[in-house]
Amino acid sequence: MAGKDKFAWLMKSEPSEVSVQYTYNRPKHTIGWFGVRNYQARNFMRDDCRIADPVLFYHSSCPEPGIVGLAEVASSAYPDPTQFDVKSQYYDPKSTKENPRWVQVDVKVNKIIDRVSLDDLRAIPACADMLVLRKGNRLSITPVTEKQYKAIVNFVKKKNEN
DNA sequence: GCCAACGTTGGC
DNA sequence: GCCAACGTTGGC
Repeated sequence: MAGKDKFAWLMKSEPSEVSVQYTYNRPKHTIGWFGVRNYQARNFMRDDCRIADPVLFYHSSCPEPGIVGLAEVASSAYPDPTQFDVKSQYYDPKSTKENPRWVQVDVKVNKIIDRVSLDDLRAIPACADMLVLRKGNRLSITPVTEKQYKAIVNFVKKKNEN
């Protein structure tokens, strides 16, 4: 998939678990994107994420869902350590160190932004067909086109001028 | 907490 | 390898 339209990524996180502020406060503003347990999302990280790809940091399953940070991919894919941790909710007994099933990439937050809500996104013509706006979409990592990414950055810029 | 949408599982 | 049942996601 992905192909030529892949320019950036939208990556979802539940703020109660990993918020954009929490990530920004970490060393190098960076966190390993652990806990992805969906094959399609995993494959994006494993096969298509490149260091320095732009990332839209998205808060999901919370009172105020939306894009809350501009970030970037800061590593290539490597095994997600939580799959081996029996105490973790992400533990996967079927995964082995020799043949890990799940991977993660590092994500570095560059800038915390005023939240871009789903209504905001829907109001940006270039973003109308973003995957995150599609009903029933549950993919935690989705590709974002250059057009969509730039429209969002523009929207954020304009908002800050006002 | 509802519920639509979708992914995964497992019996056959 | 089909497909029903089940579990999860996530906005509202």
